[in-house]
Amino acid sequence: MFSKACEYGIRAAVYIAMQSLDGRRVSVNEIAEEIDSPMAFTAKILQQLTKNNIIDSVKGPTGGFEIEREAMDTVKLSKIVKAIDGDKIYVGCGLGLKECNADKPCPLHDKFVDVRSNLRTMLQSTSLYELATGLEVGLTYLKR
Amino acid sequence: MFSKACEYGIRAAVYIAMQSLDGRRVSVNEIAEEIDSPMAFTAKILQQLTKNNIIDSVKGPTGGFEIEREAMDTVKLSKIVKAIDGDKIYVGCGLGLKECNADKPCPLHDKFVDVRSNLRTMLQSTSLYELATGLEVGLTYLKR
DNA sequence: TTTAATTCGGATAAATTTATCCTTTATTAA
DNA sequence: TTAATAAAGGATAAATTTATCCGAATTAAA
Ligand code: FES
Ligand code: FES
Repeated sequence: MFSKACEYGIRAAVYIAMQSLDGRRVSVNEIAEEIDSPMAFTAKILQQLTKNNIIDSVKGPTGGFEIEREAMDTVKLSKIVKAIDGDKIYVGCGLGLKECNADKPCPLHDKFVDVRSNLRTMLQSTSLYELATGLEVGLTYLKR
Repeated sequence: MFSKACEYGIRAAVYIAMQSLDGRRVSVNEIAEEIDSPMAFTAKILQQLTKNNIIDSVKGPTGGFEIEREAMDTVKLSKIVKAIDGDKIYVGCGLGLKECNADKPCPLHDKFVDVRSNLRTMLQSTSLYELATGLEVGLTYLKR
């Protein structure tokens, strides 16, 4: 569904959000450990998220990553997915035609559009905040 | 969503089904042209579909690929997707945890399960036959 | 002002997916 | 029986994704 990079990106963002709720700023090192992801690769993904204004980064000692309380509501999963995987998942044809086009649809078009918009709606309506709180309460997990 | 191999596989299967409805057996060459896919790669995928008893192949002159009328109803998209991409899309965790597990769910679990089962239902209920007929009537396209 | 901690950025490597090429096998038709 | 045609199978190459490494830039604290 999502690329590895995107999976790591979402997990990292959720972890950062959770820690920011506690007023803690976290390092790549800690993030990679807590979400069980390759550290250097995760660092690259965090750079992308930073450039896209999804998370904030601070250099130097005591530096790390954080996200403002307000942004946790504003940032929906769709923004993260778009920043990392692009919008192919939102607009692409399920059978790989150049573009999805209702005027010259592929055989799966009608049915695929349904599934795809279901996914899109889910991603657009899910905020980092709600994902982070479930984590904080101990109901959900970022690694196993 | 699906791998390139899977996209080609579905397009090929739909094309073969459509031609089989007309009693025609088709070659890899023709298939690759008609669905606009790399021929040698498509041949590999057709081998997989054949091994999984999704389509039938006949060697030698006048040989090629075909699919029985009955199988067009029996074979759902889910079978093709499973044969090529495996079942990760049906059972995997959306955030990439080792397995999806409701007892120790990732933060996205509840929402993701919804989307995933929506997709699964769609694939399990869509037969090759219905996709092929839309094509035959000229309502849908396999290339553009 | 120096040192250490941290992100940033570029280069490179490993793994996987996508794609090609060529030989073998089966089968039809001349 | 031979020649031609088409799928099967194996080896390899190209492209993309995933992952690692290292030096540069930034900054807090000693
Ligand atoms: S044309 Fe294929 S999904 Fe719309
Ligand atoms: S645990 Fe992640 S989707 Fe079920």
